[in-house]
Amino acid sequence: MTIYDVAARAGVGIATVSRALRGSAPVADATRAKVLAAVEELGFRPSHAGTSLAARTHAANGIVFPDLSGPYYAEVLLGYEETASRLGRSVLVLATHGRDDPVSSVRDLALRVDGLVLLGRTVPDHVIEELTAFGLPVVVVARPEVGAADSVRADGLSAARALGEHLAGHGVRRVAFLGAPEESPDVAERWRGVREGLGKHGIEPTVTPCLFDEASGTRVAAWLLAGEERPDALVCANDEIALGAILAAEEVGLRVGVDVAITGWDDVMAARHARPALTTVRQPMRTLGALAAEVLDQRITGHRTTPRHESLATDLVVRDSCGTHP
Amino acid sequence: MTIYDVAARAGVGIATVSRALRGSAPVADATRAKVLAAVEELGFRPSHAGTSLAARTHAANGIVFPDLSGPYYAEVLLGYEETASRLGRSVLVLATHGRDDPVSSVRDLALRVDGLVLLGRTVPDHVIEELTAFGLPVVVVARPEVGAADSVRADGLSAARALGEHLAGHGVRRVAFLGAPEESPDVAERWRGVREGLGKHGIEPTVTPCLFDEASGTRVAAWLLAGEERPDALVCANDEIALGAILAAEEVGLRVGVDVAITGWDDVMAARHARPALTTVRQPMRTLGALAAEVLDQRITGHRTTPRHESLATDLVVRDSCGTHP
DNA sequence: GCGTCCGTAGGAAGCGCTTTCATGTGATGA
DNA sequence: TCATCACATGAAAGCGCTTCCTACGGACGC
Repeated sequence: MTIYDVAARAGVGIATVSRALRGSAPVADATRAKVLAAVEELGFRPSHAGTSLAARTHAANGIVFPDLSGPYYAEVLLGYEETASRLGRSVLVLATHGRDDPVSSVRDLALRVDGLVLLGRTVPDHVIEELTAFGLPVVVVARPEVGAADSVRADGLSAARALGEHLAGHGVRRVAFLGAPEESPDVAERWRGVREGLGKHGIEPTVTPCLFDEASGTRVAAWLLAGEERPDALVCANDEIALGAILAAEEVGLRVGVDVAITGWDDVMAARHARPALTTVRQPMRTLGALAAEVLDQRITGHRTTPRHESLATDLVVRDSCGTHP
Repeated sequence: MTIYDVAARAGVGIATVSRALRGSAPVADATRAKVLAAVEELGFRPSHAGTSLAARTHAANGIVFPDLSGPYYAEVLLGYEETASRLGRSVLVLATHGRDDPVSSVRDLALRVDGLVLLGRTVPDHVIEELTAFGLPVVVVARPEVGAADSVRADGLSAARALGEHLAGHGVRRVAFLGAPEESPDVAERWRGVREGLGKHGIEPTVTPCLFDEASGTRVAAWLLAGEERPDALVCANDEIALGAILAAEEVGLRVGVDVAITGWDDVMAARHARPALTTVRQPMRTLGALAAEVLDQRITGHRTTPRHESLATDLVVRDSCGTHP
C-alpha cells in the first residue's frame, strides 16, 4: 500500500497525490477529491521512513531522563507527550540510568528526532554543545543553561526563602539541610534560599550530605537525631529523603511537627498522605514538560532562533510536619 | 556525512561499507579496518530513515498508556525502556488519555515501530486485531488476551483470596469492595478473589462502584461510613481509592485499623507512608514492563510465532490499615 | 598449464516519499 | 486569430541505505 497504489487508483501521478495530501502545492478540487477518495478506499497511510527520508524530518522529539522512577518524571513526561503530540510529533524516551554508555545512546537518539529535551544531569555539557552545534534543537530541563540550548526550570529560590522564614516562625533553632547542594544547581538553589530565609532570623543552618532516596533519608536523619546537638528541624532536598526522615524520627520516639520539624521538596503523592502530612514545595511538573515541548517546537519549526530560558514558579505547601498550625 | 563519504574515504564501494558495518556478508579484514577507520575519522552514523526505508525495519517499539499518571505506569515504562534498549530498540510512548482520537494515534504509531505494547483499555479489541492481522507484533499488558496478540499480566487472584482470608481473620463482618469490577477484568479478578477468600468464612462482601482516584475514594467511603449498615472493612480496588478512604475515615473520627479496616492494591509509595500504613498488594510493575519488551522482541525477531501469555505473581503486603498485628 | 570455484567487492536497483523541472491546457489580451 | 500566461499535472531525480547480481582474482585440482 504505497503512494503508487493511490496514484494508480485515482488515475493521477504520485506527485499529485503527495501534493494533495500535504497541501504543499495547489491541486484542483476535483483531483484532490479523487485522491482523497482513493486514499480512503485503500486505507493508505504514508510510510514514515519514506517521508522522513525525502523530507529530511522525523516528526519526532526525544526526551532523556536520568531515570524514570518517581512521580516527578512521570508527570514531566505526561506534560511533554501531550503537548508534543498536539504539535504533531511522536515522543521517543530514553532513560540513561543504569546504562553503560549514556552519551552514545543520546547521540543515537539525536539521529532519529528533530529535537531533544534533556532532564537534569543526563549527559555532560560538551555533548549538549556538540548536539546544538550540529544544528539539533535542544532544551534542557532542571539544569543550568548551557551553550545555545534553551532551558526550562522551576524556580525554587523564593519558595525556599519562604520555607526558611516559615520554619523560623515556628521557633526552630538548629536546622539541618539534608541533600547534596554541590551535586545539582537546583538543590544548591534550595539550600541557598532556605539559608537566606533562616538567616533573616539569625539562624544558621548546616548541610548534611545525603543521597536522594528514602533509605538515605532514614539513615542520615537517624544519625542526626541521635547526635549531641540534635537538630529541631530537618530540611530535606526532596520528599523521599523527608519521608525517610519521618520514619527515622518515629523510630527514636520523636514527634514530627512537635519535637522536630521535617520538610521535603516536590510534593509527591505520599507527601499528602504521610502522617503528619509533609510540608513541602510543589513544582509544576506537568507544565514543565509541556513548556519544554513548546519551546522545542519553536526551534524546530524555526519560529525562533535565539535561546529562550523559562523559569516557573513553585509553591510552598504548608502541612503539619513543620509544626502545628492553629 | 553519508555512506558515500565513508566509501570514498575508505576507497571502497558503499555496499562494502554497509556490509562491514552491519556484518551482513563477509568482508576482508583489511577492508573492514579501512572502513572502520574512515567511519571513525568522519564520525559517521548511518541515517536512521535511510536504514529504516531500505531494511524495512524501524528498530523501535511503541508503548501505549491510557495515561501516565501515577507510579504504576512510570515503573512499567522504566522496565520496558530498559529492556527494549538493551535489545537495541528505541521506545516511542503514547498516552491516549485526553486525546480526541486514540485509535488514529495508535495507528500512526504502529507505522513507525516494529512492535507495540498496549496497556489496559487504550483501544478497542478490533483495533488490536487489525494491527495483528496487518502483521504487527502486539503485546497487551493488564488486559485480557485478544486475538493473536501476546499478553502479560499480574495474577491477582491468589493475592486477593489471601487478602479476603486475612481480613476474615481480623474478624470483619461487613465488607465493602470499592471499585468497578465490570470495567476491568483485573479488577473483576480482585473482586472475585476477595469474595472467595471471605466466602470461606461465611462473609459475603458487597460492591460499591467507585472511580479509580483518590477523590472518588474519599467520597464513596464517606458515604458508606455514614450509612446505616456501616461496613467494618473497605477493600479498595487500588491504593488511590484506599488513601482517599483513609481520609474519609479520619474525617468522621473512625480509627483506621481499629474501627474500620481499609486495604488497597498496587503498593504505591504513598501506601507505605500513610498512617496507618496501608495493607495492599504489590505488583511487579517493572518486571511487567521488562517482560512485555522481551515477549515483543521474540515476535519481532521471529523467534516465536505462536502467542505467549504470561502471568506474574503478586504479593499481599500486610501493614496496619487492616487491623493491628501483634 | 588450464579450468573451476570460492572469497571478496562493486554496480545498480530498489525502499516510499518530496520536490524540481518541464509540459500541457484553457483562458486572457492584443 | 495568435501569442502569453497562470495553473495544474506528470516525469524524474534524488533522500541514504540494503542487498541482489555480477565480476574479478587467486588458489586449487587435474
